[in-house]
Amino acid sequence: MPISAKFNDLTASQKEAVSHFEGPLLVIAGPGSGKTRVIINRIAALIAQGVSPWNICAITFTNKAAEEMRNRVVAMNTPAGTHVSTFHSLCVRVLRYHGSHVGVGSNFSIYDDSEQTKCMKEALKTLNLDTTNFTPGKLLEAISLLKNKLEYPDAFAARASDYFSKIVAKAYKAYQHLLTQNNAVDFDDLLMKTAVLLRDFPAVREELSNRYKFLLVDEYQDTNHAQYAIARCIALGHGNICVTGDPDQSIYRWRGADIANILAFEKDWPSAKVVKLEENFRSAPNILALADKLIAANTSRKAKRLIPVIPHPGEVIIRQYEDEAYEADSIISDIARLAKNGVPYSDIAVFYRVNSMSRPIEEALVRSRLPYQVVRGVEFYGRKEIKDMLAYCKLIVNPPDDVALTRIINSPTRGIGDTTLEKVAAHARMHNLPLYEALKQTFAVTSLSQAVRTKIAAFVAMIEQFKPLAAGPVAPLMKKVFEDSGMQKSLEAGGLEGSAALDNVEELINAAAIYDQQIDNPALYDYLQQIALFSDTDKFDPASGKIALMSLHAAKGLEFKHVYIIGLQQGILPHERSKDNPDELEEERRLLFVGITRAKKGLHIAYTRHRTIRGLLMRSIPSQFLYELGASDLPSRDSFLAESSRDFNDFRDDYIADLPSRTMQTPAPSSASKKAPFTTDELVEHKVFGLGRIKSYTDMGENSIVAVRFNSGQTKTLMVKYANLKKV
DNA sequence: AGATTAAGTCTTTTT
DNA sequence: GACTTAATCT
Repeated sequence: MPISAKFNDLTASQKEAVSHFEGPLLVIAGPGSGKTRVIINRIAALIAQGVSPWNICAITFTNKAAEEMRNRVVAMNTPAGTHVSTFHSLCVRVLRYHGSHVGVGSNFSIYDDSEQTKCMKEALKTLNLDTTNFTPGKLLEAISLLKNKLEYPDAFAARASDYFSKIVAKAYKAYQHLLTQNNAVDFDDLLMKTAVLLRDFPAVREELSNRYKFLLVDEYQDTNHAQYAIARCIALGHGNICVTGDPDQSIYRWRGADIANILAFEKDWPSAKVVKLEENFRSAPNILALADKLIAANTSRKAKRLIPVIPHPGEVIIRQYEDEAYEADSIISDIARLAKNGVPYSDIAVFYRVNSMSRPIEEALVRSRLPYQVVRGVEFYGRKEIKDMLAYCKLIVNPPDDVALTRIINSPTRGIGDTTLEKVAAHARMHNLPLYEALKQTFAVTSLSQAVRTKIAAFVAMIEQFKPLAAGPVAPLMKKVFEDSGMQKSLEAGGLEGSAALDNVEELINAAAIYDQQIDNPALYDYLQQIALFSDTDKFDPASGKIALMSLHAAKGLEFKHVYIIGLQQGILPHERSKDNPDELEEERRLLFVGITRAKKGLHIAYTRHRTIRGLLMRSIPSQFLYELGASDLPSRDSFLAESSRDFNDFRDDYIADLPSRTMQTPAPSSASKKAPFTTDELVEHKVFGLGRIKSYTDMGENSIVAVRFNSGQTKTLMVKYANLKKV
């Protein structure tokens, strides 16, 4: 009954996407096109057609999106049973039952970034490699890409020819060996092992294919090869695969996302039907025009329309400020203006390219006493006290987890130091035992004193005493761990810092209590595997009544009435590490496109004349994207800069009285601005950097920039009007 | 063993 | 500037 009612609210193309039940379907959905609604309606429609909810599997990009979708499916009075989760969560489930085929025990630990690094360091130690040139992080990055491509260590070793690849191959093999010993997987393993499992074990593939007769994958433009392979394997038997996405919103290339997956969907599934959702129900027409103008600058792109549905123009402001403090103060006073006009705080968001940029904004918000929430990657789960608690828990359910054990064996301190641990580790290596097993055999390690043996025995006894509780509810066990381990005591003695840590652990235990209530058979291993995939992004609460601060990446999939995007300057957006690579530059542009298209009514883009980066005050070069944004209701490029500086001066006068201690920097005279453009390879001289050759010249009027490779070896990007380059 | 201090490293985005 | 590691002191 409610299903057909909803149908009437849909546009023609939305209906088409909802009611094409059988076979492959590609939904190219622009921003604000009601894509999520289409997916929900599609699930409801499938069920109305007689499909069992148990046979439907919807994949979302984040846990948050999954949770929201589950709620919305329920809200449509749809019978329960539809599986909605991320790829990673689905993989956890699959590996729990079938992991033994690919060397994964059911109680496996999931390693996060820092645990991966620890593991890699350990692996490198056994290899005796000189790692001065290859940090664990660099190696892990390379390995991550290999795993995304489903390449196993031996296969890669066979084709590794250059020096770096050979090192990577060795590290990969040792690292993977260590993970297996610890019965642990990293994020990429979850995907790779599942993909390999489905590829090489037809029985498992069939089981999954029979279970999930209808597969939906959202944000398909950001799937990597492993995810692509998993989806394909599940759908191969029946062809009922519906993917939705927008190539213009692909922003996870650095994580292995392959935009080719969505571009090649029609080739993979020749019978695929394609539906385009080009109408935008979210943003004001002038905001959309701006977004369209920007994304048009991407050359490797199929043109797509953004058709505004909302008739009323919104407010678009692009403005320059002196530095990040003025930027923040101005934005906050603008927010205060909105609030005075009745705009709820939860309708307002501030986006930035890197998380560290939240700080000046936060400081200004605190000064103004405005409520806000910062959405950040893994802040909570990265805290020491939380990691310690989870390490205890991991060790309880998965004793071979040496990484967890070494983390907590002496935290809080219990007199088992590095020397002792090394002796036990030597014994473990000799007999090929996990560390925890070796701890039980201290009688065999003659070099240990009796006092130390007693301490170790007490530790082992404590862990053993926790084990029987792991099959029950999680919260009581955590509480017991917290008390018996001595963590609580040590934090209570830790002053202010300790009391903050106490609060965090309390929050963790509360979350566990909620889990205990929600799940029929709560178990520690299940809880641990679930929260390993959580991030703080999942904690964003749109109904909190607070201003939201987040990175542009975290903004994906969200919408706000008023959006502020800060730091539109070269080196930040586009980011320093992306601006020299054309593909990465296009992704930066898509990132800004995502940010702009989050805004419904108001869009405020800010950049500064100067900005403190890593403690150094730097002169900022306006982002090249600002020039690409030239929408019709904006001033032209030249007047645009003149006008924005006039705005700034008015603004500055107001603030100078308030902030007398801030020193103002006046720009250098722009005498060089009319200089003829430079040509590539031209020899120039700079006052500080000396002689160099022009690498590139970008014409941006009086703000033109050059990249110069100096004889010192370093390459600098400079603004022509400030650099005072002399032609030689 | 453990705490404190000094020096050194690295700085994007996140499941 | 934030964080990790190494060196030194208690």
